[in-house]
Amino acid sequence: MKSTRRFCLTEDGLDWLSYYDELTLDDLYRRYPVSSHWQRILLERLDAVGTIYRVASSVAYCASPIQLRWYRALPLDAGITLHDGRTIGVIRQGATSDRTSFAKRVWRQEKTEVFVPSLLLFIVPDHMRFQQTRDLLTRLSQPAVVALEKEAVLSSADYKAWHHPRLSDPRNMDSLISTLEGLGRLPVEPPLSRPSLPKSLDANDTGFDAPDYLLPSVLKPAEKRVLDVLADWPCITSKDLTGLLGVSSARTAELTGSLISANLVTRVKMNGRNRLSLTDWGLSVLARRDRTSVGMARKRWSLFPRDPKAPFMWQNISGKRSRQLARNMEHTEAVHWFNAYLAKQARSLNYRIVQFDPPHRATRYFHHEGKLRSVHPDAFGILQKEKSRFMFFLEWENRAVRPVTMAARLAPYLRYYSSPWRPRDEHRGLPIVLIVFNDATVESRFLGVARDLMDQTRVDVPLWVSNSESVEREGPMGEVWRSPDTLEPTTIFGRQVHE
DNA sequence: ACGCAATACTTCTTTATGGC
DNA sequence: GCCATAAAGAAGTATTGCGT
Repeated sequence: MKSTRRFCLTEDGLDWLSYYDELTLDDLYRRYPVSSHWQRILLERLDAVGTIYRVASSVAYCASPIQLRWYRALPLDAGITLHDGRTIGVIRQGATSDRTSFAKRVWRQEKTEVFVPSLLLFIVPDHMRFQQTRDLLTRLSQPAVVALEKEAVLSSADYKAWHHPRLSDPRNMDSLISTLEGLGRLPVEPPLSRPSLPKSLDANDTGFDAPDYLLPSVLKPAEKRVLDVLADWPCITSKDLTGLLGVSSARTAELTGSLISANLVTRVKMNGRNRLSLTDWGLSVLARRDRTSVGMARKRWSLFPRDPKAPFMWQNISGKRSRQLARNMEHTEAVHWFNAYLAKQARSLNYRIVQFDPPHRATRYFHHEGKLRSVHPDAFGILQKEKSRFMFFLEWENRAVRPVTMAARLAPYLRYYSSPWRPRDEHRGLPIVLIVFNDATVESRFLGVARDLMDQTRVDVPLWVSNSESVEREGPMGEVWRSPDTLEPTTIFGRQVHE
């Protein structure tokens, strides 16, 4: 990640343009996205805009000249018209967008039957959503391909970043464009009813006191990374944040310090420790970037008190999901601690952290015997070392003490792993299930229960169990894991290897 | 106008230090 | 132990100047 210098027309530039093209100001509004409103929207979405410019430039490399058009409120983010009239639509899924709202956006695009471009490009933030979107596209009637954002921005025209839902090999932009058929059509948004000249941007506006819509250009890449991590793991301690980021604690303090002074991040005290979370303001900055609902983000994650006069405690947190996290603070904290520890240890052993998903993204839905079922792990993660990949669900268990509760905990996983293709298909590989107990004796008892259940149901769950004491001593990558088959603690790494 | 190398400048990071 | 800040170095990018 790096920050990039970007260019904008000044008022004089626009003036000159209208003079040069012999256009009236009205014509100008109709042809170019020039108004203070448009300008604001593009600046708020600057990170998405940057990605799409890169993709557009790789298109231009194969088929220049091109025309690029941004959309304000349509499902498409942008539309590209090639010199011969063929059309490409671009949709980017942001890191904070959830599955349902994105599926809805895709569905809305499919409904606009008149405006079907020759090709749709989908850009997604991580591997899980890559799989989900790919599945979604097999049901889509329009020709479409999908790429990871990281790979899409590599943008050289011969990098094979684009995956067709039905073809296994990725393709590069060049071959995509050469096989495009039909002109297709891009939608047109109604012009703004009250256009106005964009404001000139003040080149000195580089501090946090700059206007809101300039924040995406003021924030440094490292600061944005902190915002993204905090969006995933609210109420995290500065120490665990340091572990997840993989930087020194001094660096974390510096980054969070500046974000706090910008009022994007707040420090709250819960369970006797200082914790960091996004403010309502920080939530809305990310929501605007990703074109998701600001109101929804606040309803879920806001820390704003329901009753401003009452003291700060979990009952008084207005965001529903934040409230749940705060209510089970000890559990939440344990999961943060495990992930931070794992991240740290993985890095020291030269593993790359591909992704760590918080509970709301670790959830998997599936059909089992005609019913919609789900597993709700506390985290999902992918680590990688060279070509070998390692995937896991994490369950932190401090309550399941009785055999009945233990069986109830395991039941969803027995269902999930009962059809052999399901997890494989969803992850392109088989994730394992890690369960950590607070108490070593409970751990041993659980292994017995699990063995019996797996024998009864004849379902083989790739289960590895440990206890918090051992993990604390040796670390998550140490020899601390036991399965119903191997009672001697072992390390799980190097075991779950996949292409 | 283009390509290349040198230089200037950013950004990120770590270590050290001191206050609470 | 936690947090803030300073200093200083590493890595990378942008800009300039030069030759063709």
